[in-house]
Amino acid sequence: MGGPRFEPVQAVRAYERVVEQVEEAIERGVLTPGQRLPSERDLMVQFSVSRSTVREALRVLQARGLVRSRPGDPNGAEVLAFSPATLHKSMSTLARVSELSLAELVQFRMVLDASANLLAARLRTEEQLAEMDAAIARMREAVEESYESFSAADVAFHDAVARASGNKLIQICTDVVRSIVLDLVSEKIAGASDRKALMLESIGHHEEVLAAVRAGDGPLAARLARRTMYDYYAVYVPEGERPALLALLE
Amino acid sequence: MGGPRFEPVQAVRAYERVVEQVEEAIERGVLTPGQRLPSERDLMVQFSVSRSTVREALRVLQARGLVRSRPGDPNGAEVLAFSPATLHKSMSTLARVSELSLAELVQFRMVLDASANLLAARLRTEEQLAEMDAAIARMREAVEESYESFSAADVAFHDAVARASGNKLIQICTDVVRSIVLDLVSEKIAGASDRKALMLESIGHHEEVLAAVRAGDGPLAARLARRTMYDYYAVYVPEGERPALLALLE
DNA sequence: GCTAGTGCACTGGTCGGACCAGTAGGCTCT
DNA sequence: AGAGCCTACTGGTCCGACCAGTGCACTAGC
Repeated sequence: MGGPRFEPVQAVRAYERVVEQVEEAIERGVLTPGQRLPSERDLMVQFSVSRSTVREALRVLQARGLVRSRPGDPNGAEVLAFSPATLHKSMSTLARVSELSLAELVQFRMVLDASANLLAARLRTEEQLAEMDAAIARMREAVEESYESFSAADVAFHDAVARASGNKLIQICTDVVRSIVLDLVSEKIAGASDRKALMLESIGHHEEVLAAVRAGDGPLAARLARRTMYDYYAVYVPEGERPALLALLE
Repeated sequence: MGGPRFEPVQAVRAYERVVEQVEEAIERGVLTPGQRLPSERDLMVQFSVSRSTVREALRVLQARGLVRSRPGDPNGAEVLAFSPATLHKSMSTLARVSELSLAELVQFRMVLDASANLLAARLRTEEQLAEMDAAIARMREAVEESYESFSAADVAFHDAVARASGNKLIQICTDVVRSIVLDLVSEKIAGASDRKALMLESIGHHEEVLAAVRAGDGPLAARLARRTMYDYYAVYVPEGERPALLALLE
């Protein structure tokens, strides 16, 4: 016992130290989105490593969505504003390799969307209500056009609600999970025969939700939002897993 | 109008194609966790690219948490089971770079934890209830020990609830956001003077939540969980942002 | 015979140099 | 003054080399 306790030193690879430094600079605001990194040949001098090492570091930073490099660009790599793209990426691989079921994803959407509506009912501005109105109007037009435009309008509605919730994390996660769910059910939807009826029913549900949001009745809006989502996606969920979704509908 | 519509071809870099192929093999189950990739020198023959290109591809795959390579390993890189580590990484940079406030993070936790409790109230097994009991018992012991062990027991409780919810996505996101929140408030908590009172109060709240879960009263458990989280974290949230949290407490 | 120690044949990590295709901006020529 | 070329960069890729580890087979010693 006693004596100095040494921490285990793990060989930190050179490219990782490069990543760390650049990452820290970005997070501390020293490097802001739109700014350019020095060229790879400059970086290899500044860090006194080889260009291979610099490039491996840049690949990691690029995979994390922090920078982007373009061949032939006279400037260096560009510092990017954070986008949920990498979050989306990791969550979709999670969905694929970690065997997330559609039921779990829809359930998650139900939770998030309901919360977004609950918050939006109290915090929404008139402009945001107008956006939701416009989105529903576009949904109605799109019924006669294509499923794609209907879906786009539907997404716009849910996104407006998410933004009105005032919580960026809810907004981003909603967006990410939604696109994963849409990917999963897209082929199934394409084969549905009574699509038009489903769309019309969905529009009615959305109007009820919006009415509750407009009235400021958060709990009602949340309940309706859950119900709307369930009615729309339940058919794609294996019957055995539907009870878990119903559990959210009290 | 008319004529063939060509899609814009964007120069796909060689290392990206390598990433794609390996990624697809992992997602299709051709490569399963624990298996080894061929060595870099083998891969450069198979893909007929240089080792630099192979290495850049491996860096990307490693950044995405799909493989890990160890120097000196006689085998190639190891295929990893997906862990939320990369999800955690991207969400924490999101929290730092994208200026997520503590209020938003806590609000998100309130939403997820409440839903987990709602579901757990219906789906929990006896073993899971026992786990929650044990966690609370450890919390009580830890009051006299240290904040760290108290926090660890607290995490164990919430994790047991999240697992009992039956939704892996809720579990993972709860875990990720929780650790980010704990990081943010850790230094503030360290300076709190009346920590013991807070801990005791928190234990009482947890017991109420657990009672509701045991009784199968989901809505009550959810409400209590939100309240518990609010009471515990509100002091760290700037006063101006607390109303947004209160909006969840109906 | 079996164990302990030693090489050896790999591995990944890093380096340096080289070439290519692309870009942007300055330059020249008209 | 404008249109076109030219050049000096950029990133992408390749090659060859060396180093420090690791695991395994082999060997020397018991």
